[in-house]
Amino acid sequence: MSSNESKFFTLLHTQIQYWIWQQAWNDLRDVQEQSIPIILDQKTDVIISASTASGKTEAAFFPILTKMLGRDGGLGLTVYISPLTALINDQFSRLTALCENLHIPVWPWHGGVSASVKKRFLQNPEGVLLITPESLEAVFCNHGFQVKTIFSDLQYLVVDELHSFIGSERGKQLQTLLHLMEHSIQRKVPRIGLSATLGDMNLAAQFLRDSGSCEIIEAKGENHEVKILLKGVIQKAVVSVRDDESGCDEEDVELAAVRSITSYLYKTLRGSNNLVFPNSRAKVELYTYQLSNLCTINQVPNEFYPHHGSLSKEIREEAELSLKSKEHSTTVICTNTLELGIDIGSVKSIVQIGSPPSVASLRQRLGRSGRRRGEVAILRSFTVEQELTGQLHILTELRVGTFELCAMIDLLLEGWCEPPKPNGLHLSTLVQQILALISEHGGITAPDAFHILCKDGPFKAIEKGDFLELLKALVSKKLIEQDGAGVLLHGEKGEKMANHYSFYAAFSSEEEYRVVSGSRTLGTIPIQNSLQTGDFILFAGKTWRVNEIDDESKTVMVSFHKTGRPPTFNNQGGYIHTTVRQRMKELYLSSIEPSFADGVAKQLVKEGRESFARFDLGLRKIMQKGSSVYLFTWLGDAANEAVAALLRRQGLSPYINGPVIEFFGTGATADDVIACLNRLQKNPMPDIEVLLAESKNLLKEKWDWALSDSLMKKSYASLYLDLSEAKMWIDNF
DNA sequence: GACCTGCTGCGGGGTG
Repeated sequence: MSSNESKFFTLLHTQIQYWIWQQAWNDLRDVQEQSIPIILDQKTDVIISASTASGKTEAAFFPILTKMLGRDGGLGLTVYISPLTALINDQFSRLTALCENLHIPVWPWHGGVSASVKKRFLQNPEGVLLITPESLEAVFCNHGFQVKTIFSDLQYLVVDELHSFIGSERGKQLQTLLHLMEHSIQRKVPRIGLSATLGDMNLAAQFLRDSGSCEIIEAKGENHEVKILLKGVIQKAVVSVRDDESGCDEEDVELAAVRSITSYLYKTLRGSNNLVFPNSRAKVELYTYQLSNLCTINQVPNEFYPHHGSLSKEIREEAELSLKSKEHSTTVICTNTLELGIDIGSVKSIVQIGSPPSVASLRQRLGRSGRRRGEVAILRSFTVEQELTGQLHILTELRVGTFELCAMIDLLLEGWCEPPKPNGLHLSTLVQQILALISEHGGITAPDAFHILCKDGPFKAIEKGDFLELLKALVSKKLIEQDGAGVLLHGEKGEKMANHYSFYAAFSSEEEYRVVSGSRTLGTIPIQNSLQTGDFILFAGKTWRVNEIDDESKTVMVSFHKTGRPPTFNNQGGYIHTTVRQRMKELYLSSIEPSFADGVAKQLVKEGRESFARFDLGLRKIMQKGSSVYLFTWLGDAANEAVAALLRRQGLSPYINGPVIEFFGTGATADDVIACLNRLQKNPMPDIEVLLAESKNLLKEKWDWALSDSLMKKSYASLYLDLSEAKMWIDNF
């Protein structure tokens, strides 16, 4: 380390300078250099934005540890919060290597850490605490009276993978926890967010703290060269007669498309490390099975492993270790489990089958490829469309999937991605936090709870009236009750729920069955899965027979069998942004061939444009085909849902199908829909509660069931309805 | 055609 190249190196503690020198690092990274004076100063919040494994942790901790070592009266405490336990384990090893010589204790704290370690930390809360939001919640609930002492010497709050928290229930919980730590000691503490280079940094800063100054440190020169290929695959039409020579049933038709993709992947990916994203756990199973089957048939060692959230830790680690190993090449077929910060090194290429859930997700995925100096990031994508014969849906004729994927790749290349939704009310998390405050303090008055959580806390959008309505609902659900002195306490049901360990997570989860083969746990599947003894399943890349289902221990016993198909997992979808739909429309209107498309994909684009022109969709927003009416808004899902809700209020029965709002079998004509839209232009906007009166399935978050009807609908609308976009579109219709 | 994340305290039994 030549310290003359660095302006701020000498500001670090000499022991840390020595440690850096020992590592034989040539220079400090740009973000590390920039962060030193700002973090040492302790005057503002900071966001450090750089890709995974680019030295963000060191950028934060070199100056943090320097400051702690230089303090009079002990080291004080730094709290590091991570969304993943795996990340805490990683960081524990890395930080311990650095902190051992500095005599700074590092404390890991999550569900897998022994109680004795936690106890020792509580006796002397000093050094660096590495913890999850859920475990921090547990500290507040179970050690409420000690909280003030624990955090009394708090110096810094560090949040890793900040972007993964923004816009969710868990993010709202995190904001509350940050606020509660500061509230307990009645002073502000510098917050440091570590984030991937995604989205809008000002939004991220506002999420980290709703007002105040925040320095943003962004890594420069991270734009690597990208190579992109789009391959089209045409799926044969379904033939109903099975023993017709070319005929096969629907499932075989789908399998034929999978086979055509796998044979290409087998030839292309073997011999290097890659990640394949087919968008669902069932597809992960299908592709892994087909690919490893090809290895068996060709008598070569298997290079293909599955990775998704339902697989056991052991099976996932097998895939991760294989990727990291230098002995042999590995391709992992995965869901977005491998989008997160787990260290798997750099891979040669990314395969995306079908359009990704979002551009942000595609960008994160592609960030895994070509990370070493001089390497190119490679994206191979596939679009599968049905053959153009017989009666087809209008969306098939428009090749909508192909255009969605092209639009997303286009936006990715421009550097755009979806901003997170920071304004969700997340009243579900407010319910959790009211119950948690009661645990922490042994009871709390309504005005105190309102001040801490709403007036001064992260639920500022909630006014007093709403808060009282919420408390009333919680009383009626027996979650809370009020004693003679007006203090809120847990109710009969609240007591039970707040004292169970499942209380600490802000998000909900289904009950699941363990899938076990002999003594080995393969993973879990959702409880509602209609699995029966004697079924044949495809799981963890292999096929099994279900021998026994034990409802008592929630276990599915399986053994090897030669066939099987993937079980059905839970379905929950992503939301397409308006910018993506607008870009799709532009692509339909354009005549430029996408340069990254192969011959078949170019043909699909041509067919889509021909249908678009035939239906005259450049000018027409509504069309009738037989007894069905189709409304094209080219808006995102949240705005389309608002348009549909408004039309439902007018007596129509709209059905949202991807980019189009359909009316079928209801007798409604295009003229009827137009008349309704004209009427809506003249009418004032109805209240959310009135608008959503007929809507179903609005319970999304963990505690939504405990809200009053009107608050539940407000909370839902804050996330899933874009009324202003919908209104603007209707006014311009 | 559809993701992911997380979890306490305590008692009982085994091992060093």
